[in-house]
Amino acid sequence: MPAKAPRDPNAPRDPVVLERLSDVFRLHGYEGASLSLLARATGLGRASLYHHFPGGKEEMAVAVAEHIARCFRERYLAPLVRPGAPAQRIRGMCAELDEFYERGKKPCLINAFVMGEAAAPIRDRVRAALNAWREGLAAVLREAGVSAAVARERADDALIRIQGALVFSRALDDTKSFRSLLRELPTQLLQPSA
Amino acid sequence: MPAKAPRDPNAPRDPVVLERLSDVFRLHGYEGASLSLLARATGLGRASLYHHFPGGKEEMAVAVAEHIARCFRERYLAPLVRPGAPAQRIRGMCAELDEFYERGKKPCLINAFVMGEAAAPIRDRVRAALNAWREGLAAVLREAGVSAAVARERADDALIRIQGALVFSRALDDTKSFRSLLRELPTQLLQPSA
DNA sequence: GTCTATACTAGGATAGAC
DNA sequence: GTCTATCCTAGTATAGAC
Repeated sequence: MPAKAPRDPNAPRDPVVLERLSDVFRLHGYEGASLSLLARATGLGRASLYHHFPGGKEEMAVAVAEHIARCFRERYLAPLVRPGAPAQRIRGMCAELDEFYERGKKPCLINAFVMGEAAAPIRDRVRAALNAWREGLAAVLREAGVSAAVARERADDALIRIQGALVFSRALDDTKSFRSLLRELPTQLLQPSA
Repeated sequence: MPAKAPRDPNAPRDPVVLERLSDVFRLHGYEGASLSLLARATGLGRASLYHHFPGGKEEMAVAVAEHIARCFRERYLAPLVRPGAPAQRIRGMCAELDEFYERGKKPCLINAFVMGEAAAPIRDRVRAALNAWREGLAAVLREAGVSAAVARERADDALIRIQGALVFSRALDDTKSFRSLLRELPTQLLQPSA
């Protein structure tokens, strides 16, 4: 159950707080992210958290989802539309991803919020962010001469592999697969069509 | 915190109960799987659950992890060592997977238990099961004439894609990517080396 | 804005009757 | 083996002082 009030949808928030909250949600999922963990991670008391997010945990999760969607746009999608050769831009995206996922050690918020009972507004934002990523990646591939259909397939395949490699790496407690994926992605995405 | 006693490691359990528990853990993760959910799913009262699993939630999770590992061996790995052409055997595995994941609608326990704070004994069993799967799949590929190194790479890539496609499908609420992955896997795994 | 204190619910776990 | 009842802790949420 929410808490008090409907919230200001696009209120500006402290990015540092959102990052800290994000880390907890990424690691524990929506249900596993307790207020104790969220408070400890931010250095705020429970009551202070409610001051910033009157809607409680759900509002925090929505804010985090929006923050991450913004990051996706500004950090992974931005390199994709910068000047330069497509291969170079895709390598730029991979470099950002490597940092964002801390070389495979940090889970993905998409995965975390897809587990369990995260509410509809949260899932909607996750889906929107993922779709934007798919589109952005497919667009560079088209620009590089890949046909629209193949571009879509390859973009999806790349994102699927990223998600999978993160799970795989965490399950085996070895980030090798994630790191080698990032290394090979640019070549695989731009290979001549079969 | 556990509960009462150290437990009988290989006590035989009711497979139906384990399946029901498994569904809850798969969907909600270790932390999100509350005793209420577990009790409702099995049709048992909380106290009855503790009768069967004196170690509480953790013991349930371990038992479920072992049960799933057994399923992996008997259902996905078994088709891989049956007589017949490797391509046919891999298709057999894919058919089993399609059913087990209900065409992409049901999440993977590996992913669920890698989230949050699942205890070491749980993670160990998940890792062991995943490694057995990797080995089994790589073995068929070698048998089909793929070099050992490439077989390992491809097997890992296949499992990464399966995990990723499950996340992707759930995030987009569309199982298309999972189903098409299963369709294409046999060909991709056995393609002539580049 | 943050803290202390508090209320209330849900979660985990047991005891004991049947 | 299952149920009812109970205990305690942790989780969510709020009020009110500073």
